[in-house]
Amino acid sequence: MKAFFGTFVNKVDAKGRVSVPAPFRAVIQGRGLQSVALHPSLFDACLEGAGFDRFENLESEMSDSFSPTPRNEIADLIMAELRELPFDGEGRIVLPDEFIAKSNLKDQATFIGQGRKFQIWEPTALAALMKAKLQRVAAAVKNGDA
Amino acid sequence: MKAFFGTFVNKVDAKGRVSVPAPFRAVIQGRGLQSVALHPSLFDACLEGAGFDRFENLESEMSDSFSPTPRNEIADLIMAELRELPFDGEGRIVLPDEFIAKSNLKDQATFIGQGRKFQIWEPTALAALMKAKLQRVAAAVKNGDA
DNA sequence: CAAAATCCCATGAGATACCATTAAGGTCCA
DNA sequence: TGGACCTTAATGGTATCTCATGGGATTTTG
Repeated sequence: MKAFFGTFVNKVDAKGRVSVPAPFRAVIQGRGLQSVALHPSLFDACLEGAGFDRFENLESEMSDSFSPTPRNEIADLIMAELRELPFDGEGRIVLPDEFIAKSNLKDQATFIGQGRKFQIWEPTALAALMKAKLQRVAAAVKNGDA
Repeated sequence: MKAFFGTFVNKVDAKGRVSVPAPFRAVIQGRGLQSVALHPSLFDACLEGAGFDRFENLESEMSDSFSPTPRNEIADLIMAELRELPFDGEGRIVLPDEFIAKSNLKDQATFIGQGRKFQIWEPTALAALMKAKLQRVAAAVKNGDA
């Protein structure tokens, strides 16, 4: 199955619209889907997306019984914030205001492929994260840990 | 089958009317239904709803859930308080006074999707719950439990 | 008949669809 | 090899429609 990979920076306009990078769109539309399933990351200041099919098994993970027994709280949290965002005629999606706020997006958004999913970051925030990640790797190599 | 997901805040007017979020309505009407089946949660200060079909074989729905009390007693309690609330021409339902009281609703209601069902909360109460849930998940991840 | 429940219509804001323009890359051909 | 041309992607703006909401009219019911 085709995967999400590569990094792309696109504009976020005043209406909250962003073009989904064409290669990512191809992955999703290649599965016959016309929308992106998106939710704020539980742990980072970014958004996570994929085709909706990626989230369909979430339903079975849900604390869906009639009892108060907690099941999968991660599934609960994701399901609560999950949104299905359809492509417009030009391959854009409209980001909900809360999503823009949670990920600190301004007028640009960086899409970064991660295999089965992708993330959307405020460009400078992602740059800082990548830099730190690279330094950790470099240090590990220097110490012979890798 | 389409699921309930996402979070939406709508107004409760003086007559006790609330608009059911359009995506939730679509799920229910997509099954050919024209009403919401709703009941107060047995365990939380909120209401739980779905299409009426979810409650038609209540006992079998609970078959895979552990609960401290016999299944049929839970079913009895839910059935006793279950109401079928039809959509008006604009997609609203009228919340019974007891339901509003039990869930502490004021002039706003938060709908939160949970897969096969959804819940209706007083906004600040739900916010507190979600915050606690996120903290538990974050702690679990930090400890490597997940 | 009075109170409450239901239906109906109006409206503004927000969401969606539609069209127009620019930018970038690639191809074909002389 | 240097363009002329074509295609796709991204972007900007405008028109249109849907949703959520409020208020009133009308019907039902006790």
